[in-house]
Amino acid sequence: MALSAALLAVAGELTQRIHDGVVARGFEGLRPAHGFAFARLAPDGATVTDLAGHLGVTKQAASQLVDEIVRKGYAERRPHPEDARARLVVLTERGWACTRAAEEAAADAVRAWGDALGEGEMRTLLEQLARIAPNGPIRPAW
Amino acid sequence: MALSAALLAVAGELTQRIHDGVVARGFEGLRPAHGFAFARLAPDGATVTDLAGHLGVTKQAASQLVDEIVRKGYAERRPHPEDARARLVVLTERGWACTRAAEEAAADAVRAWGDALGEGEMRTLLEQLARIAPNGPIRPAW
DNA sequence: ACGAATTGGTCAAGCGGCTTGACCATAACT
DNA sequence: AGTTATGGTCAAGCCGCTTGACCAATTCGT
Repeated sequence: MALSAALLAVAGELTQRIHDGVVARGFEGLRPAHGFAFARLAPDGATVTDLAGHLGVTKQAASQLVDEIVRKGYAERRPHPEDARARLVVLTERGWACTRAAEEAAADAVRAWGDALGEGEMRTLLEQLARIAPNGPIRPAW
Repeated sequence: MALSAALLAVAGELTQRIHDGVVARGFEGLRPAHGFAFARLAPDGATVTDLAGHLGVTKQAASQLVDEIVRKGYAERRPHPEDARARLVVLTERGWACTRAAEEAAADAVRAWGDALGEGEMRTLLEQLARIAPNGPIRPAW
């Protein structure tokens, strides 16, 4: 199996497992793409335009996505402290809980790999991936 | 950076680079999802239902996707040699050329990683990924 | 300081990929 | 042979995303 195919297969399965894990922990009505939005919102919140840039979609699409997660109680829009035009989208407590659930699910998947690789190889795998990973935003590509 | 994040970042960039490379080689009007279909059709062709199973979509969606790549000259429908109900979808010469272009683009991306990792680490990376890769079909998940 | 250009955001309409539901033709089971 | 299962298409509708237009607040240029 080619390196690129193996990588895509592993990534696809990881995405699926994270999604399943999030659902299993009681957070429904979310699609994998939302996870990338949560990851951007998690630290300190973000504006719609910023989110759009990171997701690689138009700001209208990002705004629509924000509507959805706001309606479902995962985030809320606040006035931006420094720019009256902008609105700062921040996670609610439920949004944080969902983010933690995703991290747990990801950790579970990684742990399963650890069983096949062992601790030392896991470290080298992380180290190698980190060295070839791009700096930019993580987009739900393909 | 977490292992899962690094993996998704690398996979996302790889997908993007393959797509860009395919476009740069003159094959337009295709989306990354088509690549997964091509990969399934490449060896000996496949039926619409089989394709649907591998892509994780309904057979109607798969049939529609086949319509599209047939219309664009990448594949054609033939009567199935063993089942009069079924139709065997096979790549045209242009479809094969596109598949080769995707493989070249993937090889280019992998080569770029080689510059950062060195040959030995590349081998261990491949070997480790292969050990944790799922056996099933490679789906365009997320 | 003032008007022009830029930027953040939303509203509206439309496209395209995918889904569910119904249906036909062939194959497989009993 | 008759029933059930399978491969495929047609039709309608949903939903995420795009383009286009527009408003409000900020920043730039002179």
